Formats: sequence, structure tokens, C-alpha cells
Amino acid sequence: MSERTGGETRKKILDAGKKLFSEQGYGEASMRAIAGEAGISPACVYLYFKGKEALYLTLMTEWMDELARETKSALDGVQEPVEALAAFIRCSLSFAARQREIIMLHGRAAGFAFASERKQEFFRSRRAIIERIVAEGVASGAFGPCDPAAVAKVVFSTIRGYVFAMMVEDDALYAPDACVELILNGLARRNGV
Amino acid sequence: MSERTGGETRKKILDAGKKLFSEQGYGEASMRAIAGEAGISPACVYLYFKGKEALYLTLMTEWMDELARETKSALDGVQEPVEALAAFIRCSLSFAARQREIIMLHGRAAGFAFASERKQEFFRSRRAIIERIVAEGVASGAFGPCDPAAVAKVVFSTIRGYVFAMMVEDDALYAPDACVELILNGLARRNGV
Amino acid sequence: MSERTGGETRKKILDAGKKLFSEQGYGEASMRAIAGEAGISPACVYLYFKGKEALYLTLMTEWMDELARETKSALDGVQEPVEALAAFIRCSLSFAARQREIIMLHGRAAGFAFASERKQEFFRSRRAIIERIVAEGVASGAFGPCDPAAVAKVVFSTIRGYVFAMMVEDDALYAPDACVELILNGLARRNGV
Amino acid sequence: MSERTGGETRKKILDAGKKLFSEQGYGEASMRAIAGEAGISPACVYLYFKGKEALYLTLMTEWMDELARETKSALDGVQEPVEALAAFIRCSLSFAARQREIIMLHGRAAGFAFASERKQEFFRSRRAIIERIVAEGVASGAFGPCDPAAVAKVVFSTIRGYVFAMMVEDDALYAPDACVELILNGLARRNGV
DNA sequence: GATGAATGAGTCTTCATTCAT
DNA sequence: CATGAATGAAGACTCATTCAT
Repeated sequence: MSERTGGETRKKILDAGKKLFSEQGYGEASMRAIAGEAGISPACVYLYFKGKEALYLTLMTEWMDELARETKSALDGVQEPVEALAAFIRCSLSFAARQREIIMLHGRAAGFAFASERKQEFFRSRRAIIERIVAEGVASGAFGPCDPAAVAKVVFSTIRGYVFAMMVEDDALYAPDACVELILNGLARRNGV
Repeated sequence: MSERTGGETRKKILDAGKKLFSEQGYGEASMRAIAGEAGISPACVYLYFKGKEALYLTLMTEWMDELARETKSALDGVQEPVEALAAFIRCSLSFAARQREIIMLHGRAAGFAFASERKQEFFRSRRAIIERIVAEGVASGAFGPCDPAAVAKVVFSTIRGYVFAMMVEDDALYAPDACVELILNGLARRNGV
Repeated sequence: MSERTGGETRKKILDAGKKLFSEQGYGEASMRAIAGEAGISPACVYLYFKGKEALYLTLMTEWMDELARETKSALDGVQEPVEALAAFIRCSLSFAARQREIIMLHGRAAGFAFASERKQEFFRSRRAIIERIVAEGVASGAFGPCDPAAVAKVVFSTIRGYVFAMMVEDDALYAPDACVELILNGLARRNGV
Repeated sequence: MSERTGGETRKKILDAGKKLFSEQGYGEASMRAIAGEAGISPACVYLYFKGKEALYLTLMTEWMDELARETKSALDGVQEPVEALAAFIRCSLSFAARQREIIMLHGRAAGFAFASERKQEFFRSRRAIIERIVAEGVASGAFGPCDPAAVAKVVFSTIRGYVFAMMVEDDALYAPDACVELILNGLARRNGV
């Protein structure tokens, strides 16, 4: 009846894949289980996706695209480096909190090549954003002197590890502010204060 | 001279498991492949380990024990919180640099329960160490005022994410000092300097 | 016309299982061989039965149910104990002659518990039927004085052993009358005759 | 030290085989388990027996020989057919009561040919003994008129089924007299009594 | 558009058996 | 006499995938 039947089924498959891949990992999640979760037959999945890899890559790609979009929008118009960095961190954590399955992006996941390449490129691009912000902050004097590349790596790792912890640990402590605060001000007591 | 004692075969299996589990993940690494990598028959693996799970858990346990041992030794006799935190971070990164396969510890790993429980307990215990150091630092005035639990989580996540990046990224930029520096002093320019 | 409904394949599997389990025993009959006998792939068997045990139990259950049904019908309306006992014996032997694979029911069978329990219960219920008939016969004076429980055991064993012999021995001597005659009248010459 | 070491080990293996084969069946009992039960290494079993089949056949043969010997001795000097038949039945049941593992002899057991042939020959020979006794009894007038072959089959089956029941059933009611009584006198009430 | 039925390849695992020591 | 170490073959079972309907 409805014209969007096909589209709806596709959506159901993607949701099911999201759930099972993130819960069980690529190898452990079976196509049959995904189809079952989506409420359709295994054969039907193949009408929408060429295979398991294709489904997996589609999910990853959609996430990466969505996160990139949200990040762009979060940074849009923000000039000040400190604010920009805080916005980047908050955006990353917020996305992960809403899309817990993004954990799939991390980890070795599947054995096929494309996944890794695409993912690495994506992570590199995110690190590059941080690096640019840091470099600008150093130039403007907002940040102390440092190697922007090395610092970007640490900052990015902090975010990544924090997202990871949010997903994996049982106490789902979600405190973006502590993360922002540490990165900006560090632990050691400041001189005069 | 060329003794083929059982111990050697066991070691070969452990090494092969380390390699394949870390490269491909638990589900994707097959016992056949592990046996092949070790240069023995699949059946032979079962003379040394009860099954795939047992092999996996052995590897994980050995790592956790070894890392715990090294950490204890690194912190031994260190009183000053700043030094202690730096030592903890350096120890963690150094271990990962030497035992790249420790990445296995992170990630969803296997579907069976014990692995997760054991791992979570291990990670919790490491976070607790950081928390203690931070609390002491706050008490002694070495660190600024903060919530030790929240900060410990961020610090631990930074280390975890950094280790992760060391393993996964292609540019194996290994700069423990940048990590220590950021965590201690933060990014923002200091008041007087 | 030539419909390949699922029911047909299921039937083929059951027939193949019947044949191989009865010929080779539970442990020796392989799923591969059963699938081959049924003309399908091993994987296909698992679309119809959860596993080897399930297939085996299905066969056993079907037999027990069918034999119970036939027995009930054979005894229906028969009042006279002598006739009833003869009917029971004839029914048992006739069933075995038609379903030679029922030999599976006898013997140690499989290592899993349910099989044994279910079988023992079934055999006990059949012995109980004999016991009731004998008790009624003793009460009515049709049978001489005896312990119905002990006699039931012997009678049941005779039937069981006879069925066994029918299957195993090469000379498939099928003589229900001799069996009935011996049980009723014994071997020893009667007093007056 | 001891000269009989070898013989003792052989005995231990036979006992272990007896136990496990009878408890679990041929296919389910593993050589490793048998060796373990005997307190030796699997390889050691092969110093005494060529393989699993050979061990199994040795056990069967020893039983058959022993039972044949005991039967011969039980019938020795007994002339009267009624007494002889009773002796045969009692001997069979008594042997089974002492050597519960004889159940191995019954059932399909192993898939290899020799076992069946040897067993069938053995069972045939025992049936022949009964047949001879019955024939003599008929000739002497001790037994009523009947077809000795058919009757022998029933009598033998009764014994076989009874032995089977002794092993398999949980209520180990062991009443040889009931068995003897039924076979000799039957169930039906005698004329004058 | 959807599926029930089917399968070849591959999973982990066990087994009977051998052989150097 | 005995065994620890090892293995090829086979076991039950699962999976991603296809295709006639």
C-alpha cells in the first residue's frame, strides 16, 4: 500500500544491524539474527544490501557522514579556539551518547580492508580538525606553546577513549565538562591560584 | 640441544593466538589459523588449551597480570602525586608499545561472559589507582581542586584512547611526554606565563 | 503435482534416521550419513531438527506414541484376561515386524539423559499393562495363583527378547503363536493330559 | 620387578573396557577414557591390543567363552529335561547378575562385521542347547508336544529379554524362579488344580 | 517485494592411532 | 614397558548466500 514500504524495510535492517553489530561485533552478529531483529527473512536482506560487508559499511558510512555533518554545524561560526575545542569535544560526546552503537566504528571489527581504510581516513580527518584548532589557538596565544600535531593526537585519543568508556563501562558516567576542563586546564595547580 | 619440550609448543600457540586475536578479533580468528601460525595441527592446540575461550582467557589474564605487576613496580616508592601520575601513564604506554597485541584487551572482545567481567574488573582497578593518586594530589595541593572520580575517568580514558591509537593508526607516533604534559598542564595558556 | 513441501523432506530425514540409527546405533550413525541417506545436505537437516538428539528423540517419541496407540486399540473391548494377554503380545510382535527399526528403542541408546528416562517410563507403562491383565486373570481364576508384578516382568521380558531376536537374528522366524502358547501354557506337560 | 606386570596391565585394560563399553556403548566409549580408567596412557593400550575393535572383540570373546564354560558345567550330569532347562536358565541369569557388563553382548554395538557374526553364532549355539533339551523333554514326555525349534526361540528370547531388563531397568528385581516357573508351567490355570 | 528451502564452505572440537624417546 | 606429543580424519553444527516460487 504505502509507497515507502521498501524504504521502511531498509531502515529496519539498518537499525537491526546497528543493534547487533554494536552489541556482538561484526563476526558474532549473524545475518539471520539481523534479519530476525528486523522482522524479515534473511533472503530479504539481500534485496537491500549486497552482503554482510556491504551492510556493515553502509552503517559505518552513515555514521561517519552524520558525525561529520554535526561537527561541521557545531563549529560553524565559532572563531575562538577555546570555544571551538570545547564545542568539538561536546559534539563528539553528545553524538556518542545518542548513538551508542558508534562504538562499532572503533575496534578492529571486520577483517576486510575497505573498512579499515575508510575508518582511518575518517579518524585522521577528525584529528586534523583538532590540529587546526590547536594551531590557531597557539598562534592567537590562547593556548600555550606546543606541537599541535602531538597535542591533537592526545586530545583526540582522550575523546575516543572517553567515548569508549561511555559504551563499555557499566557506570555510564556522562560528564563532558570534566573532559573539557581537563584538556583545557590540566591537573596541576596553576601558578598563582 | 634442540629440545621440543611441551613448553615451547605452548609458547608458540600463545604467540600465534596473540597475533591473530589482536589482528582479527576473537570471532574472526580461527583455531585452524592459529594452529597454522604456530606451525602445528589444530588438534594439537587442544592438548594445551581446553578450547578457544580458554586460550583467549589465558592470553588476557597473562597480560593483565603482567601489566599489573609492571604498574606496581613503576609506582613503588614514588610519593609525589605528579610523579606518580606521570609514572602510571608512561608505564601504561610503554607496556602497550612493547605488547601491541594488548589491544585485544580493549574492544568488545568475545561473546562469553567471563571475559567481560574479568576485563571490567581490571579496568576498574586501574581507574581506581589513578583516582587514588589524584585524590592525594588534591589533598597535598599538588593538583587543583577537582572531583577525583570524574578526573580519573578522563585520565584513564585518555590513556586508553592513546593506546588504542598507537595500535590502530598507521603513523605510530609514540609520544608519551605529550600525553603526560597535556594531562598535567592542559592546553590553555597559564595565567602569568 | 510434484510438490516439494517441507513435510516431504522432514519425512525423508526421519526415514533416514530410522534406518541408520537402527542399523548402527546412536553414536555410530553420523548426521552426514543420515543426510546422505535422505538425499539432502547435512545443513538441511538442521532446518527440520535442532540437532542429533532432537532427531533421535523425535523418532523414539513417534514410535512410543504409535505403539501405545495400537496397543490401546488392540485391547479395546477385550475383557477376558487370556485374550487380552494374547492380544497384547500379538500387537507388540506385529508392530515390531512392521517397524523393524523399533529396535532402537531397546539397548543403551544415547548418552543423554532424557532418552533413557522417557524410554524407561514407556517400558514401565507397558509392563504395568501386563501386570494389570495378569492381576485380573488371577482374580477371575483364569490364571493360576502368582505374583503379578514378577510375572509381568517375565512376560514383558519375553516379548522384548523376542522382538530383539526378530531384529537381530538372521532367521527372521516370526511366530507369535509360539510365544503366546508358551506364556499361557508353559512347557511342562499338564497333569491329566 | 614383578614378572606379571604385563599381565596385570592387560587385566586393567580389560576391566576398564568392560566398564566403559557397557556403561556408554562402543561408539561413545573412547580409548582415552578407557586408558584413563585403567590408569595408563592411551598409547599403552596399543601395546596390548591392536585397536579399539580388537579390545572390544577380546572382551566379547572372553565373555562368550566363560559363559559357555559355566553353562557346560551347570548342565554336566543333569539328565532330566526339566532340571536341565531350569539349570540353563539359572546359569544364564546368574552369570548376568555377576557380570552386568554382558549387556554389551546384546544390542547392535559396533559397526564392524566380525562382532555380529561371532555373536550370532554364539547365540545360535545357546539356542541349540535349549532346542536339544526341549526335544529330549518332548521325547521323554516330560514336556507337552511342541515344535522344539520355535519353543527354543521363545525360551531363549525370554532369557535374553530378562537379562536385558536386569541391566537396564532401575528396579533390579532379580527373580530367576519366576522366570523358570513361567517357562515351565505357563500362566493359564491347570486343569485339576 | 518477499520468502522458504537449500547448501558449500567453514566453525570448534574429539578421536583413534602412531612414534620418537 | 611405557608415554608425551602429535596428527589426519571425522564429528556436530553454523553461516552467508542463492534461487525458485
